[in-house]
Amino acid sequence: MSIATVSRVLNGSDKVSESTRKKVLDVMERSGYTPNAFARGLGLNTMRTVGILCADSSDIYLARVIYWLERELRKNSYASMLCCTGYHLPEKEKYLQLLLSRSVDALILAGSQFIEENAQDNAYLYEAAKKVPVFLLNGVLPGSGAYSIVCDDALAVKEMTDELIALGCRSPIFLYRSLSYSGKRKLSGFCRSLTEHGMNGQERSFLCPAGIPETVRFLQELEAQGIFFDGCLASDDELAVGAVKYALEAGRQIPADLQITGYNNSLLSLCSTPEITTADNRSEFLCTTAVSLLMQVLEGKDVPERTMYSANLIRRATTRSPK
Amino acid sequence: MSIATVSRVLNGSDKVSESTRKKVLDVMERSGYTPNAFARGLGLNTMRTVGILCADSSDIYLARVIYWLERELRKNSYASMLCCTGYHLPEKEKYLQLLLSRSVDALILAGSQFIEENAQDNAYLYEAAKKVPVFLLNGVLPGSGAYSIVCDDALAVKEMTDELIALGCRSPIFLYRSLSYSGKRKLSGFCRSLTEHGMNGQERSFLCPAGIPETVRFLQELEAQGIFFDGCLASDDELAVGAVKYALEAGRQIPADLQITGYNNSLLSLCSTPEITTADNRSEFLCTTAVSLLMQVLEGKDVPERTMYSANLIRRATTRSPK
DNA sequence: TTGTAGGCGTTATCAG
DNA sequence: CTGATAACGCCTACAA
Repeated sequence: MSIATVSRVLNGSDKVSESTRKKVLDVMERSGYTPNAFARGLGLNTMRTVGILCADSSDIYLARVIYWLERELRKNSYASMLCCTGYHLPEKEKYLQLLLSRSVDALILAGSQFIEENAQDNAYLYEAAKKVPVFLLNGVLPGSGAYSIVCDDALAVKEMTDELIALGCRSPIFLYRSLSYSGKRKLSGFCRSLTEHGMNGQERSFLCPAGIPETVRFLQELEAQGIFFDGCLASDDELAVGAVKYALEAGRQIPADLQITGYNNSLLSLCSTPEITTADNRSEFLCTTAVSLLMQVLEGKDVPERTMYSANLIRRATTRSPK
Repeated sequence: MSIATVSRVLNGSDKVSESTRKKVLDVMERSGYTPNAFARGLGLNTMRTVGILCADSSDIYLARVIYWLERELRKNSYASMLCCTGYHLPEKEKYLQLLLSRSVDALILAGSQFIEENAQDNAYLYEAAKKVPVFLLNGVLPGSGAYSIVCDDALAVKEMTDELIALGCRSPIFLYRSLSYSGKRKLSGFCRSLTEHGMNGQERSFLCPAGIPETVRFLQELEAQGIFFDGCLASDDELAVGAVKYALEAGRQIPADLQITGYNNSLLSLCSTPEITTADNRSEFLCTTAVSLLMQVLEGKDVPERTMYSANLIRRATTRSPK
């Protein structure tokens, strides 16, 4: 019963006789022995842990992403080290290093907040990708090195805008909250649709301050400035809730006077009355795909660096019924 | 420039001359050296990591708790290992072991789902508490061994019920979703208030199925059964949203015909129209307190095993104005 | 102030 | 199939 044998039993080696295996297991049981994870990590140079970075895990969308990521990773017997960076670059760099310094096997950056405008601000991501596999959820790093899985937000918003216009909307506006990677893509989808319909998307897109009351106020000001809109596409459900509240206060009928769409198909879109038409960007699919690709990468397989999938339009009560 | 010197520099020992410290730092920089976390862990027997267990990190309340926990832990240079257990005992046990097997320095069990009815089903928690400090957020383990920080939910619901009655509510009901530790406490607060006002709380408390449409339907059925209520206290904001939707559909005026309160002061309570009166159980306070106590425990200090704090009532539009 | 050497608890390699 | 032994990379006496 040497130390080596114990190790073999622990790792399910088949080169152990049934009798000694039993004996070892028995002693382990009796003595309450637990293998030391650090020593194990030292020898194997892995603790089967992946780092998850996100800007804010309390965000209703990111929270769901984290839920699915952790779940899928655990299924593959990987633990999840969570780290929230906030929205500022220095913290993002710092906490990415923090995770790296703990020798995680891979990094998953959840959310489109990790791609900076300025190319050289992304340098740390390329550096990280040299050390471990880096997965970007809803973000793409120009060039290569990291893997990305993104929802085709541009297409989704384009289709939603097209549909709104087909349903009689003459003057749509687009409300967004930041020009993150997916923010930009949503905006471009909106602009593409408006161009096709002979309108100028840029002029009808607005950066809206955060918060529901702020959104209400913002739309009131827009109205006061004489900017008319009978359709409001929002880049997330919370903004859409603000738009609904604006309509309620302004006495505008939904969807007769004003059609509204959100994005993410979060619980928020269901809490509003009327319930909000939104796009389901399928966080579960995003995460299961990401983790499945990650596992393949860790096994040394070759996987595509870019994966794109499409969102589903969820039609509810803030838009008119087709036909 | 021996290995020991490098170690000393890394650990900020004062027994290193400025010149060699510089030299070491310089070489580390140039060679891109990163200390091996596993080897470090092996020697020190810690990787400064705490395990966070929760039933479901996508739950809007728990997501916030996790956010604050991770943030506070990181401030103290601890990493967070997240693990979602779901609501079944076998998984809870299994994933707790999983975290333990990775030699986390402590465990935080977020949410009141971890205390089982049957005393011996909690045995694994006592076992865990023997190995590392265990912190229960919103849950108390009978006897001792683990630390708990709980919000006085009973008091909060008692006060909300008292207030509703003071505002003219004659027939309040209480809606809850499960009899978890905090579920029970909320229920007891409701019953206490009703008893004081000459009513029977048990008869006016209802276990409501999950989901907003389900809640609406449930209340419609209650009405159909002839159970009258002009006040609805819900054990969480989502249930309260369901109650609001029920009132809207039934054509009952809020708060004139029906007063409604939620719990948690989540974004959901703000998405509803009218905005929902709710109790803020201050997750930030809960988490900063928990982590601060945890740090003290890890430093070997003595801290109280039970901490209780009170919630804040947030008065909004689903209840009548005082006076 | 610096260097040497032993130990932390595994896994992997090699003999037996 | 099993046992001895050398890594793994860091920390920490202890020695210089």
